[in-house]
Amino acid sequence: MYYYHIALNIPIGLLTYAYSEPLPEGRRVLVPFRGRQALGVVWAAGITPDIAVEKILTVAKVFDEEPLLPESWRALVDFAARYYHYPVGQTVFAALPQALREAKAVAVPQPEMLYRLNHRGLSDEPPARAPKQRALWQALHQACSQDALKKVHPQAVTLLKEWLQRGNIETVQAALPPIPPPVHDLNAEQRAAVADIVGAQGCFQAFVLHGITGSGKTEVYFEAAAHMLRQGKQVLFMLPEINLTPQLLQRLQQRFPEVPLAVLHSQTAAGQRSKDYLRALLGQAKLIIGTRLSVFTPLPELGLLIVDEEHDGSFKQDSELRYHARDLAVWRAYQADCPIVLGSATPSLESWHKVRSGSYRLLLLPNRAHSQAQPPQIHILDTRRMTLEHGIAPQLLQMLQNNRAQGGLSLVYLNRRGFAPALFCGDCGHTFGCPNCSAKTVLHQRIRQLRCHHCGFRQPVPHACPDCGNQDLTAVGQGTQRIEETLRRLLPEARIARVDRDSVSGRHDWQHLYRDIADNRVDILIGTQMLAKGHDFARLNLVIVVNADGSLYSSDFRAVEHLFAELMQVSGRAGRAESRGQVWIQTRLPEHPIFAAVRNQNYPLFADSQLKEREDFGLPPYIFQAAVRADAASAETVQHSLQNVKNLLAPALPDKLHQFGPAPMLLTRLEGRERAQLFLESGDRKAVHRAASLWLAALRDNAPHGMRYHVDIDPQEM
DNA sequence: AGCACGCCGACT
DNA sequence: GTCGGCGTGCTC
Repeated sequence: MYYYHIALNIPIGLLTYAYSEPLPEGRRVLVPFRGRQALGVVWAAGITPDIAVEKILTVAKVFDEEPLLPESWRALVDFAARYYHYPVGQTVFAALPQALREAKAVAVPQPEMLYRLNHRGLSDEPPARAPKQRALWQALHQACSQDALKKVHPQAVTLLKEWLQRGNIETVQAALPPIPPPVHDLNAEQRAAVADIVGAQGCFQAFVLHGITGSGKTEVYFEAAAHMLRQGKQVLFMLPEINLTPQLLQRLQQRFPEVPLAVLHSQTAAGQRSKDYLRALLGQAKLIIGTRLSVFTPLPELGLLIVDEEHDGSFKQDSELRYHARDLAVWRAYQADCPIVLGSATPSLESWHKVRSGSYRLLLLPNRAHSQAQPPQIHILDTRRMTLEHGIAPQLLQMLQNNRAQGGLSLVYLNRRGFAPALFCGDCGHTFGCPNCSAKTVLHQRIRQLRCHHCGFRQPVPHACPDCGNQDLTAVGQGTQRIEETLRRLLPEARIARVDRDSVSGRHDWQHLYRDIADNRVDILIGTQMLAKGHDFARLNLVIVVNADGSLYSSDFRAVEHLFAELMQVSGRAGRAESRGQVWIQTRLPEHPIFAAVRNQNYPLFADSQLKEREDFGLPPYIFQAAVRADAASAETVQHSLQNVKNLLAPALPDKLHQFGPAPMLLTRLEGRERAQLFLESGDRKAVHRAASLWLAALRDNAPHGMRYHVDIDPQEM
C-alpha cells in the first residue's frame, strides 16, 4: 500500500489516504470523505502515515487521463497558503476553476490543428462561380487554424469537413505562431523599456513601468510579450477587472492574431474558463490575460508576467483566500526565473519603495506617445469662499457651457453614486441609517429609494421624519444623480449621460454609450470611478472633479495615495484630444500638499514625500502588517473575545511585534454583524507571520461560537 | 467548512 | 412521550 496526503476543500489540513498503486503528486482523485466522495488533489506521495493505519481509507478513483497539476503550480499554492495563513486544501480549491473542483473527469483540450491543402487539394480548385470557396482554397495553401479560416469564409468548418473527407486537406500540429511587427513604430523610451525587459529574459527581474496616461505602456507590454511569444514562451497579462474591456481584447487580437489566447476572469463562462485553464496548463495557450484570479493559472512555459495598473486595489482579494495577485505574480516571476513588469501611472508605494531601494528596476515613459498630445493642464479651485450652484462653481458651469458650444466633450467626476449621500430632517436632525450597517443610506431620487451601498438594504423614501413627523426632509451632499439633475436644469441644451453602476451595468450599456459618444451625441459625461479607469474618449477635453476632499479626512493612511492615483487617472481622461485638456479640481483644502503634486503631475516627488512620511510614522512599506478581524452579532462579543485572546497570547508573542487594538472597524456594523480588528505590526516580516499563526490557533480554541474571524496579511483597508 | 450527534423546550 | 432547536466535535 502507498500512502498520500490529499488536499480537500476543508479548513483542516491535508488528510491521509491509501492506494495500491503509486500516484503522482498533482493528480486529481476521488476519495471517500464522511460517507461521501469528495474531490482531492494528491499533495504528497510516499508519506509515512501520521494516524492509525486502520483509519486510513482508500482512494476511490484516479483521474489519470488528465494532465497533472504541475510542480510549479503546487509550489505557488503552497506558498500562498503559507503566506496568507489559509488552509492548503482550500487554497488549492481557490486556485482551481470550477470544473476542476468538481468530482468528475474533465475533457482534455486537444492541441489546435492547422489545416493545409495536400497535393490532391492543390489541383482541385473550386470553380470561379464560387469566389468565397476559392478564397478559402487560396488561404489553405498555407497552414491555417480553424479560427483564421472562419474569417475567410463563414462556413469554413463545414467546407473543411467536406474537403477533409474528399482527401484534399492535411492537418499539421501548430508550430510557433507568427507574430507580425508592431503597426506603429515605438518611440525611443518605449524601445528602451522593451529592450530592458527583453534583456532580462531567463532571469528574475521586477520592473516598474512608470508612464503617464497616454505614454504608451500598452505598446511596451505588447512588444515585450511579442518577443517572449516568439521564443515559444507563455505570457501572463493581468489587469484590474474594470480594465479588461472588449476594446483591449480587440487590440490584443489585432496585435497577436495567431497566438492562442486564454481569457481568465470571473465573467468568463465556467466551461470556457476551465478549458482555457487547461490549455494554459498544457502549454497550448500562449498568451493568458485575466484579472487577479488568473495569477493561479498553471504556466509550464512562463516567460513574462505583466501587471497593468499594478496599484489597483482590485488585485487584492478581500474574502476567503486574501491574496494580492500582484505580490503572487512577483513570486511567480522569481520562481520561473523570468521578468515581470508592473505598470502604472501611479505605482503603489510598495512597488516604488522597492524601486528606491534598488530591488526593482524603473522604466520611465515620461512623454505621451503621440508627440502632439500634451498632458492636461490641472487647476485646483478653492471653493471655500464661493457660492456653489448645487455643488459646482459658477465659473466651471460656464466652462461646461462653453465647451459644449465648441463641440467638446466634458466629464464631471465624482465618486458617489445616487442622488445625495444623505437625507436629513431639518427640524430634529434625524438622519436615515442602514439597519444592518453603521452607514447612512443614500438617496436615489428617481426610484424614490434610500439604499445602503454596503449591503443590499433598500427602502422607499419616507414622507416624514420618523422622529418628529416633519415632512420637509432635505437632501444633503452631492451624488451623480443630483449633479445630473442640476446640470440638466442649468444647461438644458447639453446632452448629458450619467455613467455609474446604477446606469451602466452590462456590456450592452457600454456599447451604447461608446456609440453615442463616437457619434457626437453626448456633451457631458457624469461619472464615478467606473469612468476613470481604462476608458478613452478621444474628444474629452474638460474634466471637472466635483469634490476631491472626502478621503483626506479619512483615518486610512493610504487615503492620500489612493486619492492621488484617482485624480491622476481621471485627469488622464482629458487631453487625448487635439486641444490641450483642462482639468479643474474643486477643493476646500487647497493647501494640502497632494494638490501641488497633482497640479504638477509629478508622481516621483509625491511618492518620495509619501514614503518619507510612511518611514517617519513607521507605516507600510517600512513595516509589515497583518489584521486580525472578527465579527459577531454583538459588539461586546467581538471586542471581549479579541481582548481575551490578546491577553492569553501576550506572553507568547515575538518581542519585535506591536499590536494595535482591538478596536471597532471604520464601518463597525456590516450586514448586521459587528466588526472589530486588531493590527499586528513589525519591521520583521517573520514576526508578523508568527504572530498571525499564534492568533489563528488561539482563536480556533477560544472564539465563541457565532464569531467569525480571519487574518489578513498585508491588509489594504483599515 | 459541513454534517452528524447530543441534550433541553413546545407539541400531537 | 417525541420533534426539533442549534451547541460541539470530527473529518484520513
